[in-house]
Amino acid sequence: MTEKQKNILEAALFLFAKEGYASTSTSKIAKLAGVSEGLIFRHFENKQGLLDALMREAERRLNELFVPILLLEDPKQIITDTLSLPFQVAESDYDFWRLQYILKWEVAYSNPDKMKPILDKLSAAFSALGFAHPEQEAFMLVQVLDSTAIALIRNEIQDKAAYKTFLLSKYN
Amino acid sequence: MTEKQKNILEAALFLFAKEGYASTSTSKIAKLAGVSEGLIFRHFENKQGLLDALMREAERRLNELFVPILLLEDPKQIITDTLSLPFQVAESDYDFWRLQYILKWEVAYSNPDKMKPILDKLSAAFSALGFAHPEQEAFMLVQVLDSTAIALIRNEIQDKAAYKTFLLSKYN
Amino acid sequence: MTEKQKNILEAALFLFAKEGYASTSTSKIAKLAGVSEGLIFRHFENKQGLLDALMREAERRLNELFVPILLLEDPKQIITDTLSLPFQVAESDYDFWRLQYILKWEVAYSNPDKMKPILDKLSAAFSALGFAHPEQEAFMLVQVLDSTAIALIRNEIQDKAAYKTFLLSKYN
Amino acid sequence: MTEKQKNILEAALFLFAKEGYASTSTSKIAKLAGVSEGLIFRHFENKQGLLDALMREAERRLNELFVPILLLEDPKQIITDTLSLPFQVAESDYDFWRLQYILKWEVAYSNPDKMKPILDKLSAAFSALGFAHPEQEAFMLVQVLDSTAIALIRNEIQDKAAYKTFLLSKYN
DNA sequence: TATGAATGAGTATTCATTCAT
DNA sequence: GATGAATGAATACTCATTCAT
Repeated sequence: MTEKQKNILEAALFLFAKEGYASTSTSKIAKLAGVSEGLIFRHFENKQGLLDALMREAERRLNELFVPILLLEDPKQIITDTLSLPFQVAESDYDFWRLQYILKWEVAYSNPDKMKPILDKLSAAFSALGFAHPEQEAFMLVQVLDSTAIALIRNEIQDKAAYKTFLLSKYN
Repeated sequence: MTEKQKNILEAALFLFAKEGYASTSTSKIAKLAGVSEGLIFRHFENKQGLLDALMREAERRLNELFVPILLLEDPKQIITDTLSLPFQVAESDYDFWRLQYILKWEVAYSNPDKMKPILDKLSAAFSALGFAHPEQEAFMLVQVLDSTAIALIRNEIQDKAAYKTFLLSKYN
Repeated sequence: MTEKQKNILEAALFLFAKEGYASTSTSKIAKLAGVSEGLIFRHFENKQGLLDALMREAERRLNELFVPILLLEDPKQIITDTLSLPFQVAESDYDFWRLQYILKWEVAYSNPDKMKPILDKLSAAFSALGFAHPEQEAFMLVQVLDSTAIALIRNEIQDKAAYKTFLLSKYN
Repeated sequence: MTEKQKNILEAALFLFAKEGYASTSTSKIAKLAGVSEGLIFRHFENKQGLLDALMREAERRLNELFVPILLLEDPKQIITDTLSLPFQVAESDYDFWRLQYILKWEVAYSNPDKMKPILDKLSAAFSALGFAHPEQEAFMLVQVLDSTAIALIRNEIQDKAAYKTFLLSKYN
């Protein structure tokens, strides 16, 4: 991956995350990346190809976040670590995750079973803890997880630490 | 409001909700509505004006949903009625609400204080019930409300009734 | 001629004179005249029809200016009266004359023999005064006449009286 | 400057000069130039940008005509050379100069002080020759200059040589 | 690898005009 | 006589993509 390829991806991420995929033109990306427009197509074939590259990276990062949890055994630990996830994301990565949520609504890319492994793990955990409806508990927790991540990314939570403590205490 | 005006609004709602605002061209709207493209601009001035008309209607409907809750006095009732809201929405209105969530990500239109009144009402309710962190409880409930609505709209919940029961039982 | 017809003509004159024929839309005219756009077409058939009406009026007014000169007999008088013409035009009529010059360049309407009668009259006058090249003298005087009118209309002459005196003295 | 860029400028000049700026569509220009419409915008950014390019060239050419006169010292020479200017313009350049006069009436582009240097030079010349009203003489001569140029461009003068001789003899 | 010229289809919007009422 | 709804063609401009160099 050359320097210019990286520049293109970075510019694309920034613009897609800020204005959405459809509203970002390849010419804007080229300008911001400081390369000719043609180069984008040589390296990524398509505007869609650019997005694909970004999404492969996203899947990689998502796994990176999930794997440690999938290896845990203590049910309580599983739950608290999951809930803590959104608070671990660096602010410098917000653009990156923002893009994932944008794409949930820009159709083509909605991928519901990205969360499947963590959902199963949580179900098992709730089950082990004797909850009556472990699947629904797991589903709801993932919902909370998601909406917390969104709120963080959009800076809708002032006191992050306090809200984290609150969330964790709720699940005890 | 003529028949054709209604057709335009309907077509716009359908397409904006399905493909997003930016990705929907006025020509597609005109074709679907069965009118000339020019008519859109004569009636709504702008593509944005079309969206505005849709959003005014949305605000009206949102109020319609909220007002009964804002009039309640029993704290428990406030909470359960709020949680029940997403389940009251008719499937025929899904497009309509879907658009609201789409626009949260199409930048120009994010309007964070639409939820302010209900948030305050919930805070007061949790406070009355003796909760330690009423604001955070209210915030989280609204998050659950939102993500439940989204899951419903996207048909990610199979057994709606069961999940509703589950949610309500959680908040008792 | 109804009130509304007059309003339309007035608005059209004002806008054509200010922004040109091509750049003035019938909708702008209708708005300024305070009538529906359809009415313009009922009364004048065409955008072109509107212009035609204005041009018929212009020809009438031009004749009104020329006739007294065409009736003169004293050669010197003919010349000085001709040269004085532009200074007789009321400032409130500038829009009107401005339009004539605009249309000289907006093609379709260039009409070189509008000036024919006055040109002939001047030729005869210069001839009577013993000038060597009466036709060329006449042509040049009409040129001066025209460019003076233009300069007046465009407010490029500060001291009108002084310039008039100067011009008349030149031709003695 | 590529071949196609030149074609575009040529086509634009021809059409602007013939039908005016507002009445000439970019699609007509593209068709005449034998290029895609988009190319116009890639090279000149705007329709206005296209005109600007043409006007920069015009200013260059105007200077080229004026500079030799501004360097003269003999007052009589200054006057006769100025009067001769319109007769020096090649017929192949008529479109070019025609455009300048068209734009005097297409509002946005009227630029009164293009003539300032030559006006000053003429004033000085008339002053040196002992004329009573040198500024007014200069102004009038520029008017004659302008209207002669216009008449030439519009082919309203049959015998150009004769009219030139006539004009020069008038100013002796 | 990288550029910059070039394109064809598309975009929001405007326009002159028609027509039912 | 007058309106306002409606249209089809045009307008300036943008876009993703191709290609020769």
